[in-house]
Amino acid sequence: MTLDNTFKALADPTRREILQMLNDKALSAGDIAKSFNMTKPSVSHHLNILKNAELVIAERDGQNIIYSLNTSVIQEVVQQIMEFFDIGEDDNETE
Amino acid sequence: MTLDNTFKALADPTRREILQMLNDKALSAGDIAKSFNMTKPSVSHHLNILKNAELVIAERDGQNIIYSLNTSVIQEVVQQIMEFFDIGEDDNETE
DNA sequence: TCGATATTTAGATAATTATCTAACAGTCTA
DNA sequence: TAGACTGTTAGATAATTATCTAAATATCGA
Repeated sequence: MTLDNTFKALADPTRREILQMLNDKALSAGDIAKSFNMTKPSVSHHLNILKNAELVIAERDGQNIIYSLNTSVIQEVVQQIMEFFDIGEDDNETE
Repeated sequence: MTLDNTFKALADPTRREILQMLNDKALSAGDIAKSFNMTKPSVSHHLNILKNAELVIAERDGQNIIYSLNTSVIQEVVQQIMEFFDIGEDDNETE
């Protein structure tokens, strides 16, 4: 996990919307694709970028591939972003 | 300030490096440009993107233009990033 | 195994972004 | 005001990224 991949992944509005959807609940690639005005391969491309950035996890369930947030890595990402800006180095923001 | 501009600004490694330099101390455009293996206009372009994203503030001082971190907006940005991931609001994701 | 469904991969094209050179604009000092 | 210095703007090109269509892969159920 690198901040470079993370920020590049987060730089696209479609990908951020996907993350928001997954924040609610895990979804199949097809269900995700339905929400967007773009072809399945295009959405698949975005999912792949999110997966490479380790922001999501993909697991096959029969014919479907279920995407979900990689919450532990996301915690780490937020942590690193705070460190990047020299904020909250001691990890105790949720008091 | 929008997360879209913020993430797009943070997506470039040169711009992140500029922010890191400014985290240490405010610097003129020329001093920033010296650190990079690229022309001044290119660095100027990056500075402009950071300025539009409100991550930095530019102030003229004589012949120089001094860039510094916009710390209040950066606090806000980190806050919004945490909200984006649903962390630090009422937060109960770590089970 | 065949056909249907779900998803990805490959390859092409379009859109966006980074970078360059050349020229312009603001500020200082003599 | 001229000349030097600092920085930006304009316009062109190169590199990257998003998107599309067509084809391939994987799984399921009859």
